[in-house]
Amino acid sequence: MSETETTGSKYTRHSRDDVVGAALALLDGLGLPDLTMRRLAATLDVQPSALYWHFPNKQALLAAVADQIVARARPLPAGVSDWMPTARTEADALRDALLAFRDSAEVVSSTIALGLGSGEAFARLAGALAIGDFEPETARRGASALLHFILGHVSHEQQRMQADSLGVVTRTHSSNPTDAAAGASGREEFDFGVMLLLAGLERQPHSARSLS
Amino acid sequence: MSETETTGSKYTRHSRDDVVGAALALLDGLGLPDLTMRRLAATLDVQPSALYWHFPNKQALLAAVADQIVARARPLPAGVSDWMPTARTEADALRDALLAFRDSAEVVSSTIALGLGSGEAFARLAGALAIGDFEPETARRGASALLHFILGHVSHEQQRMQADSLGVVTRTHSSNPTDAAAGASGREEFDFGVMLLLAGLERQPHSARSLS
DNA sequence: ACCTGAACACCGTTCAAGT
DNA sequence: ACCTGAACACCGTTCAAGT
Repeated sequence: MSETETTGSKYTRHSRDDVVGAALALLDGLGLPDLTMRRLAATLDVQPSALYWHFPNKQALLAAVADQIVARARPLPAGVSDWMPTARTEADALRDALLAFRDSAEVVSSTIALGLGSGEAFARLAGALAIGDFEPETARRGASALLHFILGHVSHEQQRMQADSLGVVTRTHSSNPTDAAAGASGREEFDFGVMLLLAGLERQPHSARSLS
Repeated sequence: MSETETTGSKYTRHSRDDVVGAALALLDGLGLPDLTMRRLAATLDVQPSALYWHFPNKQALLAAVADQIVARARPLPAGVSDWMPTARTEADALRDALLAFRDSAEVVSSTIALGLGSGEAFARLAGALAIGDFEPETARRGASALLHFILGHVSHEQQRMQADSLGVVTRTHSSNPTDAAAGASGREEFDFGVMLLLAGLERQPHSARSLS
């Protein structure tokens, strides 16, 4: 959206942030498979090779895009005290941030898997769990489990959204009529998974129980 | 491994299963990024276009590969009665099946996300939960949460294995010394996540409690 | 500091035609 | 039933050179 243009030069020049912004727009508009370096270059009126001044390769670009997406997650409302509602809120904020951009869960997921960035998502969940006084290892593993569930669930949700918009009729697992009837509003299923993990965590030893 | 060869024809001919087998070997040997239609065709001594007689496109091929991987998961030992150890066993069997092939979690994950197959993984987990008398909807969501965690975790594990084998030094989330020191044998972390979900499920209403 | 121009080494997929 | 041959429309990345 905001194009950097320095005075008196021959071409329109772009900053690293311009490139990330354009990539984000392209991702949301066309989806991950159509986010190619060549197409991105075209929307910036630049040769493909120009992108390699800003990023060493496509993965690094995608990592920056993933960071942007996660960074836009709404911050915690001030004055929290209990770990469980805090963790629930962080999980919701993360899901909403992901749902704001098409195919974002896949981008964030692969970026995290490759260890290239977006540690912020993990840090926010771990921070919430730190409020309950779990063993550090327990908090780490809990945050990791939450993150895997969140990314997996939203990824699934986003793929279904895309499939639906294309009018594809893919019969999912279980010919059971229940799951067809259920509707499963996404949100409810998400909350259920988060709740299972938090309920499981609650049974882990805390050094101090919040009962005041 | 087993090549179909019919008598008296000009070329070596292949069955659909031959193609899937070769794809599986290529995946395990070179990894998902190098599993290309052209390379696969080359290992079968065939033109790339020949593959499109067996499969409509690459995604369909990958779905068949994913089904193979999941189908090789060890079956349940006979005579189970409690849902919780059963679910734990299924989760372990699934993880082991995935760890048997490089990059398999990503293949299965994307196949499931696209709704193209491998409903068997979901079905096995759902079947285990069905032993406890949960609401059908609860069992469905529980199995879904388990599957998301399993695929996310193993996917992460496999990416780290590959990164390690390449000698990449990617500092993961949290500069905390604890997670560097922990070692986190994968297996333990996996069991912990599964345990959290099962402990959460245990607190859900069952119609009958197994206490005999 | 940021980009061009040209090239390299690939991709997935289609389709008429062969055996 | 299974494959060839040839083409189409793309990819990500490198690198010397320009401004």
